[in-house]
Amino acid sequence: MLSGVDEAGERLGIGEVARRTGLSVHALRFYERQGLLPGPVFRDHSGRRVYTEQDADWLILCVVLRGSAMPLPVVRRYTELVRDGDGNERERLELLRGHREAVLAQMAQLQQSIDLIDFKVAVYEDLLDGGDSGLPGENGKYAVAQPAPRGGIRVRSPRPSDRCRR
Amino acid sequence: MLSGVDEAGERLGIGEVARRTGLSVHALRFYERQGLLPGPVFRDHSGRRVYTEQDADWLILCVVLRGSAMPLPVVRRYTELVRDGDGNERERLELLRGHREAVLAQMAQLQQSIDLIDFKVAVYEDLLDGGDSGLPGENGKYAVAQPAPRGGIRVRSPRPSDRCRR
DNA sequence: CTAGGAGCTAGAGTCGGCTCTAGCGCAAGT
DNA sequence: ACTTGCGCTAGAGCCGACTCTAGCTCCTAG
Repeated sequence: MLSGVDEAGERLGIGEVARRTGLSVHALRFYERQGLLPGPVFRDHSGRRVYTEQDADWLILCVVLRGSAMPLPVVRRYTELVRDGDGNERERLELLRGHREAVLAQMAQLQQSIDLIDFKVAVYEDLLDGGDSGLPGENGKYAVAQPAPRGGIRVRSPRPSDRCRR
Repeated sequence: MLSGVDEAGERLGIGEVARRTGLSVHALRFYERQGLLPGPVFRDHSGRRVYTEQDADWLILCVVLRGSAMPLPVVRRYTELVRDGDGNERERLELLRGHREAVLAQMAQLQQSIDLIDFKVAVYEDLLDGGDSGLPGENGKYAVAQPAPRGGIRVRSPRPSDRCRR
């Protein structure tokens, strides 16, 4: 058994790291091949990977970044910067800021989608409620705040004719 | 020229629909093959697609849903429900609510990522600022609100040792 | 009459990101 | 001695969602 509560920092088998990160063992080996770990992974006497807690923490970091769709090449780049040590903090910062923008853009998209869904849900709920539950036709209730068109694809604001059609 | 400002509802060529939706003409044909349009697309006398504004609106709807990673099979299912007409509103509602949950989950992920990035950005900004700009060591400034661990992967809260390492 | 531009089809190809397979090694438990 | 469990490698396969190609038709402008 690999893991024990001794000294400083546990030694983790690939299975345990998979458990901690939520990645499959396949994915862990794949990530390693892809250069997504800042240092080489240790091996035991018979060639098995032995991860440190730092490795696991780094991988969790990667998982979080991947969770916001940071492409593997970008994760790799960030990893390289970390691997190369001090002196490139400016570049790391730029990379992070760049991705931050990307994440905000994604959030805006999701919000747009939520707005649309909420609108549709309200329409169908009303429809299933009998349709005339005390509210006068199609009024403010369906006025979903469509975020300002800035940049992306314009989504026209919902029209009354949307109500029963789709 | 196809488009003209006459009668009710314009007739749109595939190129125009591509422009309006942000999809490529290839993607438009692909979507059609995939059954993502509630009705058949009209053709002109020589076999070219002629879209209505409703078609374009529907496609924009699809684009928004796809923008929140609704899988094509789900879009197709929704399309089928719409195509089949009245009587399945309950199912449409369930589909939409299901996807709403999925979108909220994505947002939580993105937020987690943003929190992490903001933390890192703060670390690097501070580091590049000379490091000792009037704030006492690693204090509240870096206490990033990591959302409660509920269900997903646990991300440990940032430790002081994170500061200079990665 | 010709050239350019938009569109058509069927089907192949691409890309990102894993995921799986085959065939093997080791070590501990029964 | 053998099974079970965990791990290894190289490389193939898969999946979703497009994207592109080849070879064709049509229409319009010059």
